[in-house]
Amino acid sequence: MPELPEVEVVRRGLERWISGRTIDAVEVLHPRAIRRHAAGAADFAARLKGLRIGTACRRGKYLWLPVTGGGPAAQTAAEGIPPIITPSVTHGLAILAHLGMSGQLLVQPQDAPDEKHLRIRIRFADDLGTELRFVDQRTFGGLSVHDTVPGDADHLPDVIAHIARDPLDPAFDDAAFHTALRRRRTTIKRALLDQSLISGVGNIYADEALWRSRLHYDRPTATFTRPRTAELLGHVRDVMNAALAVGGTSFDSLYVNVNGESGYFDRSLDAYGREDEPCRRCGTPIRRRPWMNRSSYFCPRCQRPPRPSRP
DNA sequence: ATGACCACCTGCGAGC
DNA sequence: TGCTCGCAGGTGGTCA
Repeated sequence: MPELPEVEVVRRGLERWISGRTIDAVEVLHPRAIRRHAAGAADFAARLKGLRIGTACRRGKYLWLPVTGGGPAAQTAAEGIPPIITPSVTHGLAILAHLGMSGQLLVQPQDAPDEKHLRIRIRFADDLGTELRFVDQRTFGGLSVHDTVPGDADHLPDVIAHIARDPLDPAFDDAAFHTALRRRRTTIKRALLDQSLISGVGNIYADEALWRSRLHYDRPTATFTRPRTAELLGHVRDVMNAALAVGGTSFDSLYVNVNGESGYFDRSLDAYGREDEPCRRCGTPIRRRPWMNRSSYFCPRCQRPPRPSRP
């Protein structure tokens, strides 16, 4: 589930159904799903046993669950595997999750049949009768355990420290974003998809925000004025908030919340996936263009291509 | 150092 | 029916 609104829907589900619970057992059914966990599947499972899940957090498309505990009980559970991290009051551990293109985090009854692409199962030491499942058809996503950035209030995992804040983060710095955008020698859609500049924006919401802003995806970032950047950021936020309000975008059952339910924002898309359908502003057929091994959807009338700049 | 590409996977629908 | 092709919400390593 890819972009920020869909990931936020999942975060809220985790917060409601998983936070506060203590892990009892972890089962890794596909090694690729924990490939970002350097110490491997056995370590991943052993390390998590006995830990208590804290508040679910998100930055851009990354999710994480800070974990606490890991005292004597966890040491025993690890059966002699030396801890990577020395317990400390200034930093801790978190379970990091990325859904990639097709990942799902589902809260399922323990007796529900395994999904075809079930990759990781996490059982809890309580009698609520549900477990957390990571299901991922294409295995681009995965879970891993990391040390958190010392002193960070949100317990940010160290390996995603390079990910920029997302536009729904109150601490996102609009002025700094504009400056960074101007510095880049690239085009606007590439910049929107660069998670080290602004996180959480993917192919759908980039196209939607550009359509709302009447900007062509190939416009050089160097041409952006402060007001233009501000307007674009406003549209990015508006479209993401609108999507969030209806549970995110899903074209099929691949993009669901922790209870397996789809969002409705696909009905409100103005550009993405609307090739040959009339632009909702001017009626001109929306076009699709191959772009970076993917697609860009835009209105050829509302979103005029930039004049080719002289070399 | 920065920017551009493509490999990493599985499945589905269209066309032949 | 069944093959091949193109395409899918993302990221990171590698190349220039």
